[in-house]
Amino acid sequence: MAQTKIKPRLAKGFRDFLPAEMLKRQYVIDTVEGVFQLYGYEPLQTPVLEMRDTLFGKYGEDAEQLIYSAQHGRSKSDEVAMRYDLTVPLSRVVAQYENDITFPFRRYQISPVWRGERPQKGRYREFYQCDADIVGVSGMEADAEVISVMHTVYQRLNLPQPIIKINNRKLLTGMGIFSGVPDGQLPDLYRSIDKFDKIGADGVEKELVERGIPAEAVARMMNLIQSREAGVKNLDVLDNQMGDLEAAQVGIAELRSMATYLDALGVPTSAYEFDFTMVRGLSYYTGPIFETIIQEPNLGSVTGGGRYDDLIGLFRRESLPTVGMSLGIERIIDIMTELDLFPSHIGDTVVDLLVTVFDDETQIASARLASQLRKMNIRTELYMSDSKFKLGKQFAYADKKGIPLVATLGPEEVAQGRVSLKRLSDGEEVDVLQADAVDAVVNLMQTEF
RNA sequence: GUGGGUGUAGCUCAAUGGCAGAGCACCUGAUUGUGGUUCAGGCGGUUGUGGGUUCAAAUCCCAUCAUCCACCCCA
Repeated sequence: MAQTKIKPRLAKGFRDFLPAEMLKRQYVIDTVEGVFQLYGYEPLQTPVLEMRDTLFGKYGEDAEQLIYSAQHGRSKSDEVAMRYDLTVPLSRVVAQYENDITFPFRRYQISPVWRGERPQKGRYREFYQCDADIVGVSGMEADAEVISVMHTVYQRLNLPQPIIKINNRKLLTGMGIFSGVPDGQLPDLYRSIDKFDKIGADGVEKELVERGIPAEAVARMMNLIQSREAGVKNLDVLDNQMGDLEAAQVGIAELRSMATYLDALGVPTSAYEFDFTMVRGLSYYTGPIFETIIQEPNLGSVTGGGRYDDLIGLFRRESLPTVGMSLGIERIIDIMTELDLFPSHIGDTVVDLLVTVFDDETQIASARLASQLRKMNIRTELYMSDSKFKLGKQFAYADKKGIPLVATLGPEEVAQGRVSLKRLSDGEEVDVLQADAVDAVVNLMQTEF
């Protein structure tokens, strides 16, 4: 029957991952997960869909517009939406299961989230976040630990020159008060400051004045946020200027404390900087905030995070102090792909060895050999085809898929109980007894480079 | 939501109003017990879609869709 074909395509901003790409993704995810567990964080899984009320009213107006709603044709009672991040679901979980959770609660979650933004480079509508958070600790040792986790991940992935930028919402508020910016205009203030990297000092200054903030307030402000001393010295600058302001004082003290712990945890001062122009958009942050940028190539921040001591309070009587971060694995993968940072053992296939089939008569012998190799944990594919078996085709198949080793057993080998093993990378070929095949395979794999 | 670029073979792209092409990929053979190199041949098209101008449109005009980039915001 002639039928119109459906054009195969995906919704905007959604992607498929073919096997070669999945192997790279899994390498990154496994590395991240390993580091999370190394620090004692434990896995949590939550549903894709959350109750609408759980998500709304947490992220700020702009962000809320991007939340995907979900619906089912017949059920009208449950208004649900797709999760926008992993932080709000965590807060819900903590409030819902507080009796089953031991605090401090360290959990990680690696899952996709959905945001209806317009896609562009390094930005998708469905993307994975890798979150690690500590619930129930208000001290800066927790914030420092989270940053240390980030730092360890970057090290293990070999990311080039990541810079962890650290600021504090309390400091930003303090700076606003100090400069005499009216309360109602603080959000405008933050938004403009956040653009510092893109539009520069002059641009920020101009934008602030345009938003109706007094020029004198802007001038005092600009002076403060541009301070770029190294490490704790940058905090001294603020201390000297607005040390008598309480909000600022608390913010400065927190960052000083954090620096002390960072040192103890082995995070070098070269790995981070206090950057007072870094703001972050999400509205739930209450204290220290951080984000990581890679200079080259720059795809936006690869990690965001901070302290959100009030968020859990939206789901239960009392809140719990919480700090955490989110690794943007998509951007990390994009960067690693661009710079070719994947180790060579991450190939395009999981298969170690292909067992070829010479003809119909030897097919069973090939299957037996494959089974024997698998018992010894050699990832073995048995060649299959609906057309005639041809060795040339089978070698080409192995080559195309990137399978490193090929086993051949034709009538001669079968008769003698032998097998021929070939390493495609350099053409090295050995002929061994089938009983010795496993040792020979291991040998070929080990000496391969 | 705003501004701009691009849509031609599976992929990357040529063809500036006059016969729709190349490279790569794929298939076949040279090579019926061995891939990656080479050589020969072959398959592959409603030029995103709809309309308009013209003797004639991939090419010019209008609309529409898709996609990419930038802004906003963000991982």
